[in-house]
Amino acid sequence: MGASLSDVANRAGVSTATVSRALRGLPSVAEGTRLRIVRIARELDYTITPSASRLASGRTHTVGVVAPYVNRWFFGEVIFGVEEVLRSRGFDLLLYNLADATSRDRFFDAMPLRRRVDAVAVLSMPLSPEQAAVLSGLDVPLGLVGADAEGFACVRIDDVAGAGSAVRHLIMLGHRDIAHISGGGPATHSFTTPRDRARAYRDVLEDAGIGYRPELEAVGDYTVAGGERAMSALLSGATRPSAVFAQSDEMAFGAMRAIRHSGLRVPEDISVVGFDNHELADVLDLTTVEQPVAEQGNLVAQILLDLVESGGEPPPTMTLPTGLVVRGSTRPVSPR
Amino acid sequence: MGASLSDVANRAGVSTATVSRALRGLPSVAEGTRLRIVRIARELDYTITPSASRLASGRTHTVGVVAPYVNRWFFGEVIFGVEEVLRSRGFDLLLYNLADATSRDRFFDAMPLRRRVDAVAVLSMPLSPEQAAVLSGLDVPLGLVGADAEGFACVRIDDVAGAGSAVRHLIMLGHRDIAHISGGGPATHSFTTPRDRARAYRDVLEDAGIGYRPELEAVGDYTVAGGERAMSALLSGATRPSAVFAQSDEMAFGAMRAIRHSGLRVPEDISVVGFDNHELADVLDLTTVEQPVAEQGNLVAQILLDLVESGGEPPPTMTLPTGLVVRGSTRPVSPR
DNA sequence: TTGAAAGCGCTAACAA
DNA sequence: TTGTTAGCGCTTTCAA
Repeated sequence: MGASLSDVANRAGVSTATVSRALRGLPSVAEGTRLRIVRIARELDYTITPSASRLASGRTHTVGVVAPYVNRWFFGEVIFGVEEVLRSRGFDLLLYNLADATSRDRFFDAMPLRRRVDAVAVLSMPLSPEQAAVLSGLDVPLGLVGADAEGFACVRIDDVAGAGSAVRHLIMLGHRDIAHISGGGPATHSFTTPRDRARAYRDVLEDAGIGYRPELEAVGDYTVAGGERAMSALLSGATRPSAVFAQSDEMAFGAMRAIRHSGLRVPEDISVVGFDNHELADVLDLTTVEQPVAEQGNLVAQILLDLVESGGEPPPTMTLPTGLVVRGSTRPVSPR
Repeated sequence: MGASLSDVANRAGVSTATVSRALRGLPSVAEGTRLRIVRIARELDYTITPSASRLASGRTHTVGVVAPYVNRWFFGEVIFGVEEVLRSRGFDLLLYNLADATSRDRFFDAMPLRRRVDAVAVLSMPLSPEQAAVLSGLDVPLGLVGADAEGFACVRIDDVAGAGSAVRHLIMLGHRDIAHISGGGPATHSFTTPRDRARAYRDVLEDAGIGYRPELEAVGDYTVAGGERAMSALLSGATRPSAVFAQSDEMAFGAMRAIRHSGLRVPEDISVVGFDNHELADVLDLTTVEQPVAEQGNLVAQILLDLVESGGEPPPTMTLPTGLVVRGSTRPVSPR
C-alpha cells in the first residue's frame, strides 16, 4: 500500500541511496535534488518503514523505560518527563512495568530489550549487581533515576539532605519523640533512597543529641496502606511519638488516616512530614520535602539521547535540590 | 556480537528456515529437531533481532498506546492494565503522551505509528472525526477506553448510570441545591464522558422534580486546581449549594479544599461526591462512584491482541459496572 | 554529488 | 518434515 523508497527514487529519477540521504538530511545531496525528493516524498505520502531502517542501520531510535510502577504519582511524573523529551527528539518509548519479583526476574532473564533499544532508563528501581550486569550487557547507554550506579547516567536528589531538612524541621518545632516510617523492606535493600533517608533520620537525631530509638521506626512500603499500618503499629508502641517523618507522601497520607482513626488529630496531637510534594500534599495540607520529579525524567532522557547520538561516557551524577514545604500538618510540640 | 539464526542453523546442521520454525513453535518441526535447536539456541545465547523479524513478517509485535496524560491517577491505572496484558503476551508497548493541542496535532499530522504497530489503544482521549480517520488509515485494530466510536473496540463504563447514582444519592439525603463541577471545556467537547455525566446530572434533577439550574454548574477541567476554582466560583454565586457532584475525584479534592478555605466544612455545610474512586478518595473520606480502571486497560489490550492474532471485527462495546461508595463526605442536608 | 550493489537477519512460498 | 530461494525496505560502502 504505502510508497517505498524506491517509489520515490523512480519518480525523482534518482537512486534509492540518494533518496535515503536526502530524506535523512545528510550533507552530500545537492540542494535542488533534496527539495525535489522531499516534495515527491510528500506527494507520495512516503513513510519510512522503521524495521527496515533499523535492520540496515542498527539504530532503533527507541529507548526502553523500566519502572517498578507506572501507576504511582512519582513514576507517572517521571515517565511524563522522559516521554516529553523522547517524543520531541523523535524517539520511541518502550515501557516496561515490573511490579513484582516474578516479572522482574522474568524480565532480566529473557531481557526483551536486546537489540530493541538504543538506550535504557531505569526509574527508581532497586537493581541487583546481576541485573545491572545484564543491562550493561545490552551495550547501550544506561540511565538511572533516583540512585547511583557504576556505568549508569544518574539523575537523583540528595536524599540525605532532603530527609534531614524534614527531621530538623520537626526538631526545631520542639519535637523529641519523632517516629520514622521508612520505605524499603528487604526487597529494596540494595536501593539507596530508603537507606539514605533512613540514615539522615538517624544522623539528625543523633546530632541533635536526641538519639535514635529503633522502636520509633516502622516500614511502610511506600504505599498509603503501608503507611497506615506502620503508623498504627507506632501508635500501639510504648512511646507515643509527637511527630512522624514518612519517607513518602503516600505513606504520610496513610499515617494521617491512622492517626485520625485512633482518635488523635494532625497536627494537634501528632505532626506529620512527608516526602515528594505529591500533587495532593497541598490538598491534605501536608508538610513535605519537595523534589523536582518530571525534571528528573527530562534530564535522564536528554543525557541518554546525547549519549546515543554523540557517544561518550556517562556524565557524573546529577543531583537536584530539594526544598522543605511547610504546611499545616506540622506545628510546635504541645505540652503533655 | 550476538549469534544469528544462521549461527544456530550451522551448529544444528539444519537450514535457517527450520530454526526459525522451531524457535517460533510452528507445528511442522520434528520434536527431536526442535529440542536440539532450542538447546543450541540457548547455548549460543541467541536472541531474535526484532527489526529483521518485523521486516520479513510485517508484524511488529507492538501496540501503540496514546494517552492525553500519563501522570494522572486514572491514566496510570489504565496503562498499568494495558501493559500487564501486553507484556504477558510478548508484545511491546509504545507510549505516546499527548498533553496539549500542539503535540496532538503534530502527532496526528506525522502519524509516527505508521508501519510501527500492530494495534493502537486510545485512552480516554477526545478524537475528532479527522483524527479517528487518520487512525483508521493505519489499518490495524483500534481500541478505545472511555468512549464509543465506530470502528474501534471500545471498553467503557456507563457514565450516565454512574453519575446518576451519585446525584440520586445526594437527592436521597435531602439535598436540593446540588451543584455540578463538570470536566470538559470546549476542547473535550466531542468526548462522551463529560457529556454523559453532565446529562445524567441534569436528567436526574429534572426527574426528581428539582429542575436544573445552569448557575449551579462550573467547569473544573478534571484537575485539583480546576475543581478548586470551580468550587470557589460556585461559592460566590447567588445560591450556596448544599451539595456538589464533581465529575472526577481530583476535582472533588479541589472542591473540598475550596470549601474549607472559605470557612465551611465538609460534610456539615456541603456534601461532596466525586467520581473514580481514586486511591486517595478513601484517605480523604470522599463519597464517590467507583469504576474498574486497570480492568479497562486489561480488557482493551486483550481484545486488541485477539484481533491482531486472529483477525475479525471489533466486538461490541464492553460496558463495565460502576458502584457508589458512600463515605464521610456526604450526609443528610442540614436545616439552614 | 550520485549510483551500483551488497547486505542487515529474518520469514514465507514453494519444492522436495 | 526440511531445504531452497527470494525477498522485506532500507543503509552503506565503494566507485564513478
